[in-house]
Amino acid sequence: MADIGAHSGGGRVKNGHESLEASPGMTLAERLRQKLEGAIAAGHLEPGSRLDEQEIAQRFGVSRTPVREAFRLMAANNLVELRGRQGATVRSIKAQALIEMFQVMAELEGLCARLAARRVSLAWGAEIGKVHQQLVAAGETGDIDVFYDINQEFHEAIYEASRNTFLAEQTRKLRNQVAAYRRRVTRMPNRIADTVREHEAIMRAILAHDPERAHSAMRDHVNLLGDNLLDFLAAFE
Amino acid sequence: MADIGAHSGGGRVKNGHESLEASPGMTLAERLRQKLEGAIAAGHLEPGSRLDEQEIAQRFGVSRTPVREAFRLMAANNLVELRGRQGATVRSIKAQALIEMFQVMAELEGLCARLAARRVSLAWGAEIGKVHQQLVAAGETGDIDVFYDINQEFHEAIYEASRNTFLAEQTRKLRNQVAAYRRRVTRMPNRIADTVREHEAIMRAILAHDPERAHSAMRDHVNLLGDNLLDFLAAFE
DNA sequence: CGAAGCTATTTTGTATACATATATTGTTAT
DNA sequence: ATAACAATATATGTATACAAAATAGCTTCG
Repeated sequence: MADIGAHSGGGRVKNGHESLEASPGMTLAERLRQKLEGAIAAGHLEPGSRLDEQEIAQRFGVSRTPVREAFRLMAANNLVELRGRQGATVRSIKAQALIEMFQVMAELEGLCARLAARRVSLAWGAEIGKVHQQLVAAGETGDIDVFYDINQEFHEAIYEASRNTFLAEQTRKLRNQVAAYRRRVTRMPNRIADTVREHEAIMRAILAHDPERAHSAMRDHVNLLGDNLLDFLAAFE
Repeated sequence: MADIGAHSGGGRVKNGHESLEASPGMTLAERLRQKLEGAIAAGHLEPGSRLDEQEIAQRFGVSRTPVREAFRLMAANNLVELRGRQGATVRSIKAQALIEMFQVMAELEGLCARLAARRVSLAWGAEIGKVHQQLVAAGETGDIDVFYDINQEFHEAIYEASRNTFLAEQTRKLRNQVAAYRRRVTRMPNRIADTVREHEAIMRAILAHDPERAHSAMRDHVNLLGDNLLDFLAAFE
């Protein structure tokens, strides 16, 4: 089985249990959720793979109870599938579902961009500009993981700039759902250069307070990414 | 406290426990979820009210375990709020949040309508037309509860016609979240007549395969409802 | 040789018991 | 009288034990 949290600096401790990072005031179930969601988003847990209550409980040195509760919480975010009396599995998304999800995501991110263009303040404009500069720099060095993270920050900045916390949360969730698949596509040939160019168009529209252009630029950006992702998957399956 | 399921024909049985309807193959947690979500949507559980694990467990004659799991599952649909170690409450939506949610809902339902206009088949067109006829009839008799239900069916038909199951599910969930608030607004003065008129515009655009007109008609419809709802709330708070 | 049916094992679902954190109440001191 | 603190009570979180269902493996029959 995939080694959960293998990347997060020495998760395993001497007693054989993986640590849940001392997080006072947080329940075990919540800490487990964070750990497991991270592992899913990072791709350490294969989509479709079964989540064994006992195994996970033993791995983290807790009882089944908080593990089960964590599963229920993750079902909230559509990251795991609960089939009654048949256990929990990491949600695996078929190509058809990905198409559908990107269609929705394009609309939601497009709305974020539209609202951001209408509402963005000078401070936020500067923030977005700064993140974009970092992205350009990361694109030049070619460090894909750094690029991926800053790309995320760019979108996050636009979510915030929309000043619609519900929309921001909804879009974030959707983004997390497809994260495991998205990450793979960053490595495609011209993806980095394209992304930088598309982001620039989005940013310019927002800073120019042009809602419709921001909307369509973001929509196109997300749709292009979706197309790339589907091409990528088609090549493997 | 509100009597959960008081409307669903004799929920209480002689042993003092409320029945969970024999649903073989379904877990208690799942049955509890359905019951409680129904009670929330119907407005029998006041938004903001605390959900007491013990009380609910006793009421249905089960242990706390499935009750807790049901709470976690409901958090998935944003119907309850879980504050760590401080219990679960029926999610109460502030006016500001309602504005934000309707903004998203208008976009999603608009997308449904747009896709429906592009993809609707003759059979589905007939179905939508039939539902609309029922709505007109219900509007004339003035039975508000029937009208509310058929209204729901009309929108549901459009979700299906979009042929995007993910979008349909997402929109449905959002609709459920605001259901407890929506229901109240149906009783406003001209709401029924307005709704019929707006639906007609939407339907015509869909049957004419005019995606943009369908989109904007639906968007306007949802936004008008949102405005009405906010007016209504403003009058009380 | 394959399929159907039964038994055994494993795993999920539920109940109960215990630990711990939060809320409440009452007391005391300023 | 009010504010701060301490003791109690209550509710949530977690662990363990038990029940029931699903899966796997085996036997038997066609």
